[in-house]
Amino acid sequence: MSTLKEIATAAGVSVMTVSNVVNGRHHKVSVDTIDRINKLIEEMNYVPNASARILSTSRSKLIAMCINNKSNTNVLEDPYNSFIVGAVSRQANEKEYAVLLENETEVPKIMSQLKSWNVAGAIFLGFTGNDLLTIEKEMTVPYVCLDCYPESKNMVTIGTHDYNGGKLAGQYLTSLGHKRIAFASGPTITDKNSKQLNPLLHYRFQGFQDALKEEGLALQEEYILKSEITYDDGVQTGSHLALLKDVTAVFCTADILAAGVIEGLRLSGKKVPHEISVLGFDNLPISNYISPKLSTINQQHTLKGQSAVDYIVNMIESPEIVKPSIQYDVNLVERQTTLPIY
Amino acid sequence: MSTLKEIATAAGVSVMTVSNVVNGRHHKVSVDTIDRINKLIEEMNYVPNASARILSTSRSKLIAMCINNKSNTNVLEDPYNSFIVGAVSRQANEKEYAVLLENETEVPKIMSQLKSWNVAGAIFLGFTGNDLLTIEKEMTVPYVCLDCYPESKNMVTIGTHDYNGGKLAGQYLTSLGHKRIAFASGPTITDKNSKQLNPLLHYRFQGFQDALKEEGLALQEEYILKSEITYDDGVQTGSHLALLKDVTAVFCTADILAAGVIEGLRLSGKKVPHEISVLGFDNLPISNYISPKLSTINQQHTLKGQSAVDYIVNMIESPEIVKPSIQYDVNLVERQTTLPIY
DNA sequence: TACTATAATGTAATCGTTCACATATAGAAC
DNA sequence: GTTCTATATGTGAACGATTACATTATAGTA
Repeated sequence: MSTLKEIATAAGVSVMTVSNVVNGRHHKVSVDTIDRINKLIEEMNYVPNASARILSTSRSKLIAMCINNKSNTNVLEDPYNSFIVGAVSRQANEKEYAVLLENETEVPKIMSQLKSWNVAGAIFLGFTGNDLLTIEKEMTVPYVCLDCYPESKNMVTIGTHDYNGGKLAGQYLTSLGHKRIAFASGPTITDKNSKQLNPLLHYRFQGFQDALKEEGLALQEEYILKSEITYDDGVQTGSHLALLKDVTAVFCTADILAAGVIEGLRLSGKKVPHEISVLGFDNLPISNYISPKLSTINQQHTLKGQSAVDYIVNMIESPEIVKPSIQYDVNLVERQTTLPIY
Repeated sequence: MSTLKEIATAAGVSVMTVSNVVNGRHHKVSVDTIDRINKLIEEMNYVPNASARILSTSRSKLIAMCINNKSNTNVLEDPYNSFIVGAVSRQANEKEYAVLLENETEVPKIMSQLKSWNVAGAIFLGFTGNDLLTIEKEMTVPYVCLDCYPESKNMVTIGTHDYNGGKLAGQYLTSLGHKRIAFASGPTITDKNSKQLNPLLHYRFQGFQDALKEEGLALQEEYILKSEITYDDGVQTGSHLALLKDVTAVFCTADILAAGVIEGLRLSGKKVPHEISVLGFDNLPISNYISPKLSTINQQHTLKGQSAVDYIVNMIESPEIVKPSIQYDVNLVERQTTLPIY
């Protein structure tokens, strides 16, 4: 609650001297003045006023964390999002930045908020299409896009090599000897009539399909099962899948979907993994909690959140060092839901 | 990027007139001036500068969300926390407040941050003991404590009726005919030597114990199984539990623990629910995702997050209306892991 | 002694907004 | 034609910091 001025009066010096001490410009102040002022700062419980600093310098130690919330739901119920936000928050704290958690539904409103709060940088999670265009056009401070598609050459993006992930999934399942493999996913950008198109899933699909092709296998139309990415829809998909007699494996583009699919299969009397193998994507905790434990494609959630902050801070503090966009690679986590065909 | 002054110059009026329009003091400005200014605001993409407002009024539209992070981990990996934070964020957005996500490990640092950013109010999640004392002493703006113990008469707390929850658990399991019921939990405040004491769990334990007492049953020492609240520790506890031949039911003070316990029991060849009933606490998504689906005590996560914001906003904007602390009641969600004993 | 370099401290404007008050203009009332 | 009131608008200080520059004091050099 106390101000520079109050400290200054108490110390019998000018505000400038106190400011110099607070900001560590020690060569400008004599040692005993520094001591005296530091004691007073401690005693009087002085904390610099962020607003005043921002106003005067138009620099802030604030990073906005913006999550795509078109659906206007509790986005943090999605463990993927909360992992990222948690990692961002920790790393920001580490780097002495504060985090503004943005939850507006519309991008223009997000833009206004960022302006209003004078954020030093922003992280965008899961934005696509026109929203990305707006972001690119309107942003005037450093920002990085996490899991955003389509990537533009002019923005820094951090993501997962989704195509590789899909391919790895395909390669793995075919390497186990599977020939008739189904694909369970949310709506990808090839689906004309769905609202919530998801480019990430599209790339996973492409990679997966290419892997099959390379093995001389074709992905049949009726083996492509699309729904929303939820547990309940997964259960539905699983039941449906049980009717497709020939299928011996299924690749699900999200762990939560895979968990549902397994349950749906179980309800229909199909044994996982002995009758059908299930492979997920994400490696979220859920994959460890279900039984049998889910084999899945791991992606670097924590690393993505962390480096988003590192990138932002770098862009703010050392704009001369230009770091390129990055796509983290994936790896296979073999657990209990996948088996060779014989 | 444009300022009041720029709008004022463009409109040929003083900043005050523009300010009046921006702040909806319409009776003070003529209608055509309002129109002209509004057009310019739109065209010039004017957004009020939050820092300047805060500095000038020392009022902010900022709520700090502070999560106890003594352990210095990714607190949002815990779905309970992220549910709350997500609900808080949504509701704050609804009420036109911004959310500062606080992730400092030490309470004094949190206090400094809140001062520095001039927050209008704060929500504290999961703080206990000395930390709460510090919070109570240092806070100068409205705040509410979520799931914090011990409650002080002078602070507004929002929580779950944990005692009732424990009691309901005990009553339910005994009503099913169970007599030898185990209790699996994290360290409660009766455990002298653990670092991470959790008063919430203590109350659940008390309620549970009292329910058994009322049925003339005693909770035996060796039926009290304490570990950390994690899936893996749950698995351990489950294996251990399988060795206690007589036990026919177990109450776990958290869903994640229950999920592990079920897996541990399964690994040891014990069938849930036919050989042993398992009851959880929280009703997090995980309880729906495991198989068999977990019976559990439901608590109002979303409501808690929402009303925390409502309380704060009320305290900020209508301090004359004093609302009392609140404890939300719990209810039983019967799924598949509990069965009558015969 | 005068002159200059360096260290220590101070001054005043500024950032964008709000606040409390002041002013201007018009029409109504006397 | 004064006085009054209401409506519309303007003025200048303040919020708490920073910035660029100015001042003073002290010591060192020619």
